[in-house]
Amino acid sequence: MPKNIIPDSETRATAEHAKDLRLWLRMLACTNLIENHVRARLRSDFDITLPRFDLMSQLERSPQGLKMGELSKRMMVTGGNVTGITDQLVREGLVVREDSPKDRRAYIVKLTAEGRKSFRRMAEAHEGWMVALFSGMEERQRDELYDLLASLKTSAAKVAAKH
Amino acid sequence: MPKNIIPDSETRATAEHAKDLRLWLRMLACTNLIENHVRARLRSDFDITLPRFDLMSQLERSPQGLKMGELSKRMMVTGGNVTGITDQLVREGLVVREDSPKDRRAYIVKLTAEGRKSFRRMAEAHEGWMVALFSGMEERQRDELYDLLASLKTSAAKVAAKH
DNA sequence: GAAAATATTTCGAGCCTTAAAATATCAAAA
DNA sequence: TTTTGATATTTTAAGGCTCGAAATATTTTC
Repeated sequence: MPKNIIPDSETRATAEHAKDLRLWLRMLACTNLIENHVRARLRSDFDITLPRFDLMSQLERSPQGLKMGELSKRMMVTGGNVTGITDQLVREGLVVREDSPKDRRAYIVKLTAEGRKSFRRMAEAHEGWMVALFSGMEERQRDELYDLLASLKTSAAKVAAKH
Repeated sequence: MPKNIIPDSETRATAEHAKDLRLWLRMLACTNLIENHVRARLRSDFDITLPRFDLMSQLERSPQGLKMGELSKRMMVTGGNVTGITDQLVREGLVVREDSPKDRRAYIVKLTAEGRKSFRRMAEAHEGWMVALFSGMEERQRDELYDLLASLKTSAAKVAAKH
């Protein structure tokens, strides 16, 4: 085996770097593929946007309702943003703002009965899309992916937190 | 082992469905974490947006330049969109529109010397961010993730193509 | 040539996003 | 109790990305 096919340390480092980049680009491509599919189907089948769906999904997980600020934190968007999205859902009758009995500055946002019903239908469809999208992978692979993503999340969160 | 801890087929199906959903939500969380980090740093360090960076990155891979329509296809966005992003990059002197000698309807978009220089600096930083973000994973894990994502991409693309 | 297809741009509209200013209220210290 | 500083939310202003449809210009095809 000739010596010159063994990469020097700089070449090796660059190759490793490029690998991380490729990994990210592939991951981004996958996510965009799925996310765009979901957006398109939410719009065509239910005439709703992903942010609105996400907000409703947060509320479904918290039947006691959430304050605007809590929604903002969980959805990782600014408060003004939540105001806008909530306004629309209120207009459509899917969500209500109730005055907080504890704090008169705050609202508590809840799903209406119609909102709950509507969300359930959407969530069911959404879950079905996911099953279809992942169906080409074996269960073992999906489990493995799930675990690796946990590791990635930890790793990335540590770095992202700094800046 | 009591019989009743063996889930019936419906319960099992539902559990499997929920797993796919959780997998997706975790993947989305990871991607958003990283993507937001990248957007923020591109803005704070280089005063550029991700779509603009992406367009430049396409051009760097194609030194002979690309037509607007090719950019549109590769970036998976509409033509009108590419027009807007290109306009801004032209204004900043990072990119030029040249008339195509073959087809007078078409432009060929290329990086300027300054655009190339600027992109190289950004790409280097970008790669560094990736190395950092993935550094908490072992190399074996990153390789495994890379392979699993290939499988996912195939699976999802097949489904997404239908609609 | 006329008709159909292609490459882009323009226009209108919607949404998300942020940052900063304005309100209102709460909570704690003086 | 009054003041002061923090908190919860909305409003406002501006910027960007995005799409889809209509408008232009040009090429290709029949």
